Amino acid sequence: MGEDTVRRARTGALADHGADLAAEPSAGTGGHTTKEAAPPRARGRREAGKEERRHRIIQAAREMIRETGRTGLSMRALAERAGVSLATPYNLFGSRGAVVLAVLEDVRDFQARFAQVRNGDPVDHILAVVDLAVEFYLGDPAFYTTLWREVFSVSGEVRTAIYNPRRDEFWLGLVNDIAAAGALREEIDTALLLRQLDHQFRSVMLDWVAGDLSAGLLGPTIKLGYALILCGAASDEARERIAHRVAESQRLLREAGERAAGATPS
Amino acid sequence: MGEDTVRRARTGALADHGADLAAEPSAGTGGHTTKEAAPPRARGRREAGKEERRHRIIQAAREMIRETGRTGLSMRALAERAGVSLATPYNLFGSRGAVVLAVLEDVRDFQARFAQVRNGDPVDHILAVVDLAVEFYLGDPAFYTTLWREVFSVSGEVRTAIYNPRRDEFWLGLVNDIAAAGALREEIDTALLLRQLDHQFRSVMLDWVAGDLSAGLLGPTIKLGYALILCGAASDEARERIAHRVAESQRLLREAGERAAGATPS
DNA sequence: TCGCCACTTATAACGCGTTACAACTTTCTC
DNA sequence: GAGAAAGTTGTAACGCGTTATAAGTGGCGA
Repeated sequence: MGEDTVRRARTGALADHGADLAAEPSAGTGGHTTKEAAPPRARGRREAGKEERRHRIIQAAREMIRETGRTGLSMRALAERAGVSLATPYNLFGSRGAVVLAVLEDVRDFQARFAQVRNGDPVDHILAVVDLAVEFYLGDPAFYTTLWREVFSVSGEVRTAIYNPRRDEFWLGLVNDIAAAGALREEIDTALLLRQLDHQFRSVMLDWVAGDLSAGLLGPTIKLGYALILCGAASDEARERIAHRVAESQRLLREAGERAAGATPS
Repeated sequence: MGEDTVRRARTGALADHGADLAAEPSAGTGGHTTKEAAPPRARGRREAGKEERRHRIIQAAREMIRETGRTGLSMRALAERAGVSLATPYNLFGSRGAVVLAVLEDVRDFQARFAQVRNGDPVDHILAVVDLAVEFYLGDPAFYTTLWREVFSVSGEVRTAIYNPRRDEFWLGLVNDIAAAGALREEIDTALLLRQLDHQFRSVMLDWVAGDLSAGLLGPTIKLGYALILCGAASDEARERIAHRVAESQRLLREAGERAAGATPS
């Protein structure tokens, strides 16, 4: 039984595909997405050709996802649109899922925007960042719902690539700011706290992506969860302020819900 | 190919392994497999034959999922094992995803167990129920990780079928008990609170299913989230008690994490 | 009992993701 | 420039989920 048919020789390309992702034009941030194991000397015409092909494929995939939704992204159609052979996306990325992930990572330039947000109170700050992230996705909902739907449906490695160390560091910084301001109880572990916040964020996103949550409720729902969790970890001094944000989010959510319910009796 | 379309004589060991899970045959209800709500009059031999075929298919699917994981559940193999034609599962269920959902609904008998749990403090009560639910899944992890992985990867209607009104009612009762005991602030909307708890639960399950969270951390992680959120909604009188549960869950989580990290440096 | 009809069956087909492999073309090395 | 190395291309194939269709079968009403 030729069980060696797995033969992940090609998958090697999947490991080093991160190199070209960050090199996307719009990004500008130039962050390294994953491990950069590729030999740094190999800057020849051959490598450039590969990179250009990779870029064409990502570009074509992005366009096709935006135009037709997930169902439109067949590997044969993708290859044709990108002007490459059917085998080439597999050579360069390894699988369809890897291509989708590459598209997602290609457009992640939150960090630049996040840097703009400045706020006195660290709790207000993290909630403002949440708003910003939500705005980002709502800026192109057709694209991102499709993309995230794909992402959720693929194996775990894909999600771990999204929730990467760089991202963790950024958000952990925000939580640590809150702790440093004395707004959290002494015994609270900020890393564990962040994971709870992440769970909240991700699960609400899943609702949105699945169509169970309207765009208007996305931000308020996430912020209510954040406020509740933070309030649960708050010190005595900071609690009242955060509790106020809980009540505020709840009010927003109820109003938006009633408005939506009145508009679409779905 | 079809040389020996054996009818497989439905191995009498049918109820053996599944006994602990699905022992409850949902007798009186008449198996509401889908939203069909089978007309109560149509109890002919023809309908009985259909139901028996349905049962054979679900049973075969359950066995195959347990034995081989998701990859083993191909429609052709399923049809062969169930002793039906390839077209029959499509006639009876409609799609592969619908079969998987039917398997999931077939084994959901939490409620009976939940009724056993009695506890003085309503907060302790809901956390005990969480423990029970986690235990339920951990009782057959190979089966439930596969099943939930499938569920997460299918369209939204599947999840809404899981989070159904009956389930909501049950959990909302638990949350309302907490409110009735005066442990929550006046302004807290229990329905919204429940949704935040659900998000927590579901997202942690997703982690477990994806292999990002070990079995030992599943319960503590969920309970930490629950405790944090409840603490964030707690009234002044109840807060200290709940904050204590936060600290306790956090300690458990840290210890379990360190133990796991020491054992498997993965 | 007979004929209708609902349903299953067998089978072929479609497009899909993925893999394999023999050419062919381009780049690198000497 | 010659030859080696690398990579793409075209194409065939596999198993998959799903659909369509003709032929068969057995329950049910008359």
